[in-house]
Amino acid sequence: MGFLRNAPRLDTLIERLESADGLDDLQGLIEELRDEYGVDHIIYHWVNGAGEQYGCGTYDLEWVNRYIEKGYLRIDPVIQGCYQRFHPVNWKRLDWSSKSARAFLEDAIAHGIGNQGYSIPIRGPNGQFALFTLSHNGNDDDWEQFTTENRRDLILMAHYFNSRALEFEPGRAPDPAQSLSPREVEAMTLLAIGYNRAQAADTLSISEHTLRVYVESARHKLGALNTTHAVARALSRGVIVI
Amino acid sequence: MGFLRNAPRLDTLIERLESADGLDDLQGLIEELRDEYGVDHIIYHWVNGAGEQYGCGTYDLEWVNRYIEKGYLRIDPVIQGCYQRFHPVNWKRLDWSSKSARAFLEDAIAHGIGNQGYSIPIRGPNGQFALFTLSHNGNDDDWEQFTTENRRDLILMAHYFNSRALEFEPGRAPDPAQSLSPREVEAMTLLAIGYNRAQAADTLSISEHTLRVYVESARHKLGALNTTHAVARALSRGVIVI
DNA sequence: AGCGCCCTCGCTATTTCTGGGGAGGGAAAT
DNA sequence: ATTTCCCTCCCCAGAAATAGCGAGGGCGCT
Repeated sequence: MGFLRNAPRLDTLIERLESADGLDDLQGLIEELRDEYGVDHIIYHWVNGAGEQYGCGTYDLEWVNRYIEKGYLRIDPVIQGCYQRFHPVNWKRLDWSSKSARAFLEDAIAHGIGNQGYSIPIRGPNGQFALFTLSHNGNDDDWEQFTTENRRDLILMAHYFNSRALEFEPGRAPDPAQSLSPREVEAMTLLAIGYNRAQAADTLSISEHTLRVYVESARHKLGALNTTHAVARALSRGVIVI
Repeated sequence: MGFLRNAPRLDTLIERLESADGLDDLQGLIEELRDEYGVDHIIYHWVNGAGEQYGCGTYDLEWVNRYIEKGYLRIDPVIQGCYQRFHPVNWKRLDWSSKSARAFLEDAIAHGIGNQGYSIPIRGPNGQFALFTLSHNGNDDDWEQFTTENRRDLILMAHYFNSRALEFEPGRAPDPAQSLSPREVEAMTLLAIGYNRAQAADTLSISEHTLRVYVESARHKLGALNTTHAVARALSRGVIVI
């Protein structure tokens, strides 16, 4: 365990971030950042739609693989909690009451993850969701003080970091071929709020068949296997909002 | 037109933000902020999926009403551009090439909106999308310099501002939320990634009937009208993650 | 011991969705 | 001016989801 330090050179770091030229540079930067802050781990974790994940950070590869294999994404209270939050959160304030959450925590600590943590949720276009997390072994008071004092820097860092990561991420080309037409968005939205096809068609004052055409078209654009899948993808990509 | 000034007391403002006690306080704060920066307008603009909008800021009420009535939300290049962006953007860098965009710009300037602007997209939980915008009348170089020098403060301000606005927004109450059982979560997740009932049942190694029971149970707990609705709700409540 | 919830399984009937096939008019972009 | 979307409409047959009715064993809490 290291010693927590405040305020590394935010300017220099953002400068280096802006001149970074690939994901490898980001990995290097994150390690540097960890050393400057004196925390045990810093992780940038991109939580992608279909369960694909990308991250860089200082966790052991073993833990990262375990996390993916065990499907911890689905029970990790950090993910669950940050998904509902806007502001950064101290791990201590999350809900660890469920059995699976406690088991996860135990496993995480056994793999060298700190007992303290601070996670910043970040949201980007097309439903992107990412986390910028600092983790550490230490007592509650020190951690509380550290995160409070550095909150703003960390928010900015998370912001700039994500900004760069977005640029490097492949497949982020805003495909015009995949963007839904206004009518398609309306149709999908109505289905997402529980209307069946007849009701949705009625609401839009079009025939049920026409509505079906929109849904089918949207489904193909979204690469979805069925209507439910299409609605799920549209939601998680931020194409529709309910 | 005022004189651009840098760096008002960010600390004091964030402090006042944190002690704000309603939307009226936010409106007051935003006016204060405008005076401190010496810009013509500052606007916080919450853009909801269903077309509902909330905002506070220093635009004329006349312009705000005109904006809503004319449906400018759908053609405003600031909205369009920021929706696809993560980083704040200078209005000059947006796409003003379409005919409707130029007409909108003309109308906006005629209503006292500045020829310069800087907008910060903000995204929150459940697909929330908001803009924090500064607008001004002035020349390109001054504006460029002003926004560059204050970028970080503005990002933080937008962040904290939205954080408070989220709290004041009604209908954000976390309902008693009957929580889904583990099997129900698994079932809903599989449906959300495109499996049909048979495939999902097979994946979970249970009979299709049992899977149906889970889905029905989850549907009732979520107060959903059908499976698609249930998946949508589970997603937007963060009960499942895909 | 009883209550409630979770997990598992079966049956039938009705309604709804899915996946093909078409067709025409309009607006915008090349 | 041609192409390329977008919007709108129609038919059909098979697949899937929905809505009821059941059943029994297990686990935790009071």
